[in-house]
Amino acid sequence: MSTLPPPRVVLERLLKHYGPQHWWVHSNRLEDWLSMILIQQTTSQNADRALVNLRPVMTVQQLLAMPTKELEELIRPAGFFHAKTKAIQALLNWYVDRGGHLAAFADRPTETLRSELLGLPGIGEETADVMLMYIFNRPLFVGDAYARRLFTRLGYGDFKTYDSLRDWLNPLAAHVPIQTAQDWHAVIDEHGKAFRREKALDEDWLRAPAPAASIKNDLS
DNA sequence: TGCCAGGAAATCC
DNA sequence: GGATTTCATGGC
Repeated sequence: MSTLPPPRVVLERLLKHYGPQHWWVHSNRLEDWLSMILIQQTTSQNADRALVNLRPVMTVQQLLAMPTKELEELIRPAGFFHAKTKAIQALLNWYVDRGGHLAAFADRPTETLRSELLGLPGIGEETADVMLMYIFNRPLFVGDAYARRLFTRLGYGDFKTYDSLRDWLNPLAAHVPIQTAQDWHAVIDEHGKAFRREKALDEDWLRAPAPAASIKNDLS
């Protein structure tokens, strides 16, 4: 059995191969934020249909003023529309209660924000972490299904739960630039989609032992 | 046609 | 803790 490279090297290789992804950095931050709920367990195509429906009312005030039934009809094409409508309403109410502008969250600890997000309906660990990274600019590691399958395939362990992988790699991600942490998540998912598309996608270049210099850096 | 997609939550043991 | 089931839409 050959020596696997440090996980950081795998992430660097993925980033170099797929390049920066610029996920969730559109012109409208509110759209991005809502998309993180709309995308849950559906395709980006279905999420976009709902997003198009929402564009005419894409302000916090208009969305909160809308009757639930009407909002549900706009969200319907994204699937799970009852749950997603409730989640969006709860998220926006939480946001308004905390001041109604992102600057109000700047000095709050990441773990505090995370537990508050997890307390909202429809926001689990993955969605909370994605929001923390792309809305609140906190570097961390997303232990989603693509990431768990990847590191399990490569032979680093058997990562069955979200926390098993997050606990292992979050200390690593917490100390890299925010954009790097964001790109790590994005390229892992891009690679996962490529793996699903193309049968027998080669991954030996990810498993290859790290150059000596890289290992030395890791220990210094 | 059945399966699944950038999950979460309730329920089971 | 970990495994199962439900929630819903649309594309292949």
